[in-house]
Amino acid sequence: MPKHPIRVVAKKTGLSAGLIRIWERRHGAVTPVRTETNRRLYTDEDIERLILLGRATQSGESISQIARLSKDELIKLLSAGGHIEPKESSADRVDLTIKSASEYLELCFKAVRDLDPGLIEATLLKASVGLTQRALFEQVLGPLMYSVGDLWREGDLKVVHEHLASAVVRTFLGNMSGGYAAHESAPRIIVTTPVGQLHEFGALMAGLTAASAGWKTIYLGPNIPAGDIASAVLHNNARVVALSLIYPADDPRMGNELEQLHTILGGKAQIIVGGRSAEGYRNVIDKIGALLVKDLSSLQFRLDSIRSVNAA
Amino acid sequence: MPKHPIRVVAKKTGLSAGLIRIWERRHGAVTPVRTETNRRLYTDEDIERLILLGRATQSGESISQIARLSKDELIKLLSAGGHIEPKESSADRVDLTIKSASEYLELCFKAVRDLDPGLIEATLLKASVGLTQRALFEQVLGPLMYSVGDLWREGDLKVVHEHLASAVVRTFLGNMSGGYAAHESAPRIIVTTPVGQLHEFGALMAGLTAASAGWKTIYLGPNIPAGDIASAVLHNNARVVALSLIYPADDPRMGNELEQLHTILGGKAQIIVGGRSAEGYRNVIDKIGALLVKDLSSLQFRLDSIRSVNAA
DNA sequence: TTAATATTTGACAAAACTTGAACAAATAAT
DNA sequence: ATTATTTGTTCAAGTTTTGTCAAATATTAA
Repeated sequence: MPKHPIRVVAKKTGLSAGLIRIWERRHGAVTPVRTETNRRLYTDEDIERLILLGRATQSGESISQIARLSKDELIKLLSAGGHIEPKESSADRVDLTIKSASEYLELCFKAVRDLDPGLIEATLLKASVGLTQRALFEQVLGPLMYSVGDLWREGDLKVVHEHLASAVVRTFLGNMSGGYAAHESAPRIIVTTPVGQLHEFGALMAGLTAASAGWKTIYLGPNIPAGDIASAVLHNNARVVALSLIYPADDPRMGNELEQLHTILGGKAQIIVGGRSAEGYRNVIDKIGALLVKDLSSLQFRLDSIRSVNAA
Repeated sequence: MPKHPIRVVAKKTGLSAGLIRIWERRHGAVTPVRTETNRRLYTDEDIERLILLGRATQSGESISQIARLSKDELIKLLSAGGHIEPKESSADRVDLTIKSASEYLELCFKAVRDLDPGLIEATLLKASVGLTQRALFEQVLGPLMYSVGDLWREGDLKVVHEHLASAVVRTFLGNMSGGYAAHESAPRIIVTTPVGQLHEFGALMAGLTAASAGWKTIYLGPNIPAGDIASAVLHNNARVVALSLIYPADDPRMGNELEQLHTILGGKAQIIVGGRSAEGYRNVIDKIGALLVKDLSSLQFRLDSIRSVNAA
């Protein structure tokens, strides 16, 4: 297995090289092997471990108490208290320092305002090592999309900003699900918006939610005809289709589209509908036996139960 | 099997000849055969290997540690790239052998047909380590987009396929330019399509071209109003705006949009127009002093000359 | 022959790494 | 309030690594 010099470890963990060394000397957090000339060489496990330790210390744990914990114990620790806001870092001049979720959010927001896609992505990449995935979704990506959408509607931001934010989040969603939905056996879900629904914010959020719930997420983008959605579902053996309806709330075509989708699918997949305007189409939704979810946590709940049923 | 002298290898790998020799002498990174007169002759595998080693060192790995790794190990090392997931990655099961550009193209195409975004991305990732960036753009991404677009127009593929292909390429463009346009001093270019132009294939290709020509590329997506384009240009101090016009070829709004863009910019940036339908708007293009390019290589030529002029 | 390209060796300087010590800021203990 | 302890950073001095260069020699092509 290839081993890495300390600069690579620093880059991937977001910790400074000095800190990594001092954690080793003072607490034996990791024990890298050495070359004949005394250089440290780290394994991939060492890096994972340091990332976990970094997150844990950010959420308030003291390094001396956790340095010797096993990987499993660290994961348990993090998933239990994932919501703790990190303490304010006094000196934040280096871009390598790990920041809190709200700081990342602010940086992303500024980058969107400045129309700098590269900066957004770099920020999100850093955030992804500094935060747990749940925190990244719920405290950074979600709020970012909501606030950009709101400001766009109020006229403070322009279409480009909304486009740009979706593009970046979409990119990130793609990256995530790539390295995440590991199992080939994972249940599949198609996420999209029907014809007439041009805004993909909701669909993207649904995609993020599904991915973090362990589904293999196939994101089709906005404004897709029922026939195309259906063929995607059948082609992929997807168990669920998630549709996001944001605006308009009274599109006369929607009834047709949904019924058509239901007909072609013939019960082979569960249709789940959500979004701000979903309520407006309740009649059709009930008629075709689709599920209506009112927010992302009920989506997650539905997905979990569908998954456990089919797994049995 | 064809063998290559060192100057060819240097050109293809982007490494200096001296560096290639020193990697051989100090670490046995490659062991080219010699002619009777002691000249080195490299195989294609040697070249691939050197490209991989170059990328790995670029990302921080130390040459002394990785010089002896096998090709597969190098690829795995590079694929680990951005995120490190605690879970076992499905990349272990992926075929790691390096293929030719046309094989990658075929795999991508099949993945698009099967609506499998994850597979497309995995394939492109492998292609990106197995091929030079130029080959990836010109022999895989470009042809993929063109053929998907054509088949869509002929009715063999559906909208989803086109959406999916653009989404993946867009994602990939984002990734590329992130790790690519390193220089803060690099000239900036805005790439987009005006209102009414819904297809982003051309714009994506233009973005890829600009990125590989060393420009910091800011991609806004399709269907953007002139006012928004202009504010993006001014906000970013961009030197060039590239617009792609594919379909329709006779939108009556286009005249207004282009003139408006020209007026707001006031000569602060060069407007370049391209795409299948650009010719149809020649009148306006000439009127506002924009450049019309007929293909991607002329775009590249224009960008090169603009860059060298402003650099002086 | 002349100019361009390669090869080998040794040398060199910049960048990176290691260790030890000192320091300031924040926390905990008295 | 004062005193320890913890924690992360910074500095200095001494190695090691790494890419580049120059010099001397050899080969190739025009």
